[in-house]
Amino acid sequence: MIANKNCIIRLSRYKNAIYRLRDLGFVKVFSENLADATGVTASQVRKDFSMFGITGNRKGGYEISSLIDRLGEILGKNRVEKVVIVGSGHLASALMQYKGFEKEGIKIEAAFDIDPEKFDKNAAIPVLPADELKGFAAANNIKVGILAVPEIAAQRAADAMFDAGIKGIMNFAPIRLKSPNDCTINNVNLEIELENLIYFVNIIGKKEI
Amino acid sequence: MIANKNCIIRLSRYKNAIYRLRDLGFVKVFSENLADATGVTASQVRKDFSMFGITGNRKGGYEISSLIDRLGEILGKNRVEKVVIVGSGHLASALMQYKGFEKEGIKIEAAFDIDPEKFDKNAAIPVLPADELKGFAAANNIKVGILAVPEIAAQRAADAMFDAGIKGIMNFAPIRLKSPNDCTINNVNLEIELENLIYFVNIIGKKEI
DNA sequence: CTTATATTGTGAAAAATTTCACAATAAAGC
DNA sequence: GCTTTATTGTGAAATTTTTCACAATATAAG
Repeated sequence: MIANKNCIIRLSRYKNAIYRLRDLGFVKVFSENLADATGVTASQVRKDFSMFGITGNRKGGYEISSLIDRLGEILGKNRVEKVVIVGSGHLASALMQYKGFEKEGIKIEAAFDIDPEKFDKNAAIPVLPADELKGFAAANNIKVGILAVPEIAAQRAADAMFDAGIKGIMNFAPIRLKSPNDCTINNVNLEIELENLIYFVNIIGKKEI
Repeated sequence: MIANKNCIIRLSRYKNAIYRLRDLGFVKVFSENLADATGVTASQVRKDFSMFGITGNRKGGYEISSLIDRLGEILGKNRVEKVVIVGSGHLASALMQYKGFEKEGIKIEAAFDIDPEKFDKNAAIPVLPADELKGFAAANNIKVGILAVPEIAAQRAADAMFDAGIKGIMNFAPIRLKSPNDCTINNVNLEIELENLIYFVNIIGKKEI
């Protein structure tokens, strides 16, 4: 599909908003509602839907249940997606405890570390030796991993992940990873986000980032 | 300044890359180097610099030390920026332990919670009762806060932050906060980022997000 | 059944962002 | 000090993204 990243992110946001509206008992939703809930224009919502052939009902808006199905299909979330975490520091633990992923059908299957002190085969999410990653990923068909190790160890850990057949990394280390051509990297850089926020606060004025 | 969000984020990335180059002993850097390090084009680097009147040396590239100063000025990081965290769950703890912020001159001064079990006035980063936020923010001139509470509590907590004079919120709750006109919200939504990554992995092909 | 009304769906226009391309020029070499 | 070479700085072009505007049409009302 020829949709850009921002469009995909917006689809996720629409989906989240739609869940909330559904929980409030809504059955239909209009492009205007989704616009209000997510902070974009109504045309943007319709255009985004149009890009993926999502159609509503001229006059009747969009039916929530079928919209959720359709968005789930597009975003690939109609089955549980299994992921691993590499690293088991504070951030990794926080992510393991985080309930938000499950709600989206994302299951963290295991964490991997090099520090034997951290190993715990019997935890709800087991913490395993890093050298077991490849076997584990193969056995469980893992394609996506979260990289939460210190900057200094990040590239090596990423290389091990690629070697284990992982095709997508959510990278929390503040460096640009060198990666094979068929792999996708999503960089999450909290310092940069916060620095960015501070910038906009200092130059004053409302802004949504 | 009429620079957009992406431009500011890129400036932060350039700065990070420049720090690394400096640590390797570099004294000068070319737009081409920064392009390689951050994954953009060299023209983009020059254009971004040009927007902020950052000038180099035709032929000699950019001098690293003055570039760092200038970027620091622009990004407002030549003094320590004090921030607070609202919430003290797993994510908040991970952020409190995180060393990356300090490196950028960002100091987390305190966390706030409503659960008395969490209070700890004597910790390195004290955890204080939520109702002390307003006084604390006023006394310490806090303008930026990190919001890391469950979705259900997020809007109320945000309102308390606005009331305390906070003008910028880094929001980890997966909802769109209603906010006053002079406040900036930076939404960090980890589920959406991960879902997004999964999307791109499933449709195959290299992509940097 | 006809009319009025509300909302979608989308091509076209506008705006924003990125890339191109090249003149300007500083440094190095001769 | 003249020439060559490498790199910046930036207007203009190209591309991408967003918004506009309105025809199409489903529903509701009369």
